[in-house]
Amino acid sequence: MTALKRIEREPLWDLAHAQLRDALLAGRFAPGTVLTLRALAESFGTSITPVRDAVTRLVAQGVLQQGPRNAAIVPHLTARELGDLTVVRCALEGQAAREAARRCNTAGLERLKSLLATMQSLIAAKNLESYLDYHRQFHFEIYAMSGVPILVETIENMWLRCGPVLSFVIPEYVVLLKGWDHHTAALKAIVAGDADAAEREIVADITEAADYLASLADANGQLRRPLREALATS
Amino acid sequence: MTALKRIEREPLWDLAHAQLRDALLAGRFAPGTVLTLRALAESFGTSITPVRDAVTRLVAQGVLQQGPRNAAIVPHLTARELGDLTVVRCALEGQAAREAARRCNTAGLERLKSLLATMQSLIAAKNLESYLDYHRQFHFEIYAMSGVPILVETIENMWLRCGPVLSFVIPEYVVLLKGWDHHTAALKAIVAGDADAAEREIVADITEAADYLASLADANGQLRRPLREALATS
DNA sequence: TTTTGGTGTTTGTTATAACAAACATCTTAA
DNA sequence: TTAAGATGTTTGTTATAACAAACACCAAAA
Repeated sequence: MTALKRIEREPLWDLAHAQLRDALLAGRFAPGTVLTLRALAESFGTSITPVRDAVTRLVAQGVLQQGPRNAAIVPHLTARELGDLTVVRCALEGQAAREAARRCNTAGLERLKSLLATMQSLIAAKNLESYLDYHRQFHFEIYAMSGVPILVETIENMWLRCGPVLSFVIPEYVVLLKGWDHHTAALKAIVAGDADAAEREIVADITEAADYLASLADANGQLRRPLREALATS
Repeated sequence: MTALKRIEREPLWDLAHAQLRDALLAGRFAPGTVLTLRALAESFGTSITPVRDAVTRLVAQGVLQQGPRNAAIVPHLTARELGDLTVVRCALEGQAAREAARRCNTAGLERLKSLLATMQSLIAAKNLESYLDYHRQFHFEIYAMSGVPILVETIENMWLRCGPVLSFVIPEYVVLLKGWDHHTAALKAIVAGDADAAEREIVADITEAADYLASLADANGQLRRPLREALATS
């Protein structure tokens, strides 16, 4: 009788965490900004307790850095740090692709083919926003196929640390540098069960994108958005 | 004039975090135990606010699992999960060893030689407690040599997730299975700048220890301490 | 002009109280 | 005897107030 019992009592700090995370990923906070607990609480319409939990969690994940007086600051990603992240990502995502090539299943392969087709049509339509979303889904469909949850979780953390930089890719890069070609090659390697090729293609995809992003760095090693107006905090 | 200004005002939640972390690593909490905020607060002599911060951070790091009602429970590591962790560790620590072989410096190499000598003498003295400590230092001295902070940080997180299982190795294993031989071989590979050999030795060290631990699993895949009385919660 | 001292504000930290959901226990009716 | 309901306890969640350190700003003395 209590079929509609679904309370969905999600805690406020969980909502705050998700919203903060998305805002960070979308680059809605300028790098270097100190996130004040009281200011965030006001913008969320809650007390500081839930936002404190959310910020604590984000700092523990490495998504936010902690400043001098334990203040949470949104990190600027230097070219050096992007290179470090690329090393870790290649190790993790390369291994995940390798495992995926061994344990691939037909259902997952169908999803990958579908995602790849969607990505190609979005490229043709020059719809970058949606493309980045499906691009993320494509990668993580592969990683989920590895069957190693901790690996997927750790890779997600690295993507979070890359933060808004992932959205810096401009359509010209995606179209001209044949970046998606590694995606089709990776999928082909996975269906063939070729772990070496799968790893090689994923690593190439990551490093080529990272090299492109590194070329955007200024003299101080700061990475900035290429064109496209940068939205302020909100 | 204010030379002795060092206040060392470390927050309470930082102390609670460190103590909880060490207790988890030492296996002082039985797997499956639900950590109650009020009970922890009483044991620390503080209010629940600092321990809540500490627990939130540990859950975000993946060191603690969150139970049904957002309760923090200390995870039991199954043989399956240990295998997953081993895959991730091999990818990360293998890459770190590879980088260390490229960027090795004389100061670090001296520290590694010293640590290795200490480890061998501790093995001879059958002092397992101290050995495990120096064993940890030896590994992370290599990883720090990679010069990739994010890589080191991620590896630390994996070691935390392995939790108390790392202390399950018994002296017989360390002495008989020549486990430390991989350590000398890894150091030799690093001084020679042989990245392939360094990765191979570190991976072998990890997988051999993991295989030994997996042999301790019961029919349910639960990993338990071999002999040695298991200390209760406190 | 520069430096020193004070004052008010900002901000993270901690304790405490109140709340609601979940669990446990016991009573009562069929 | 068993099942259903009431009740008290446990426990995470949230708001609020108070505290202390750090910062910002300004005034006064050298």
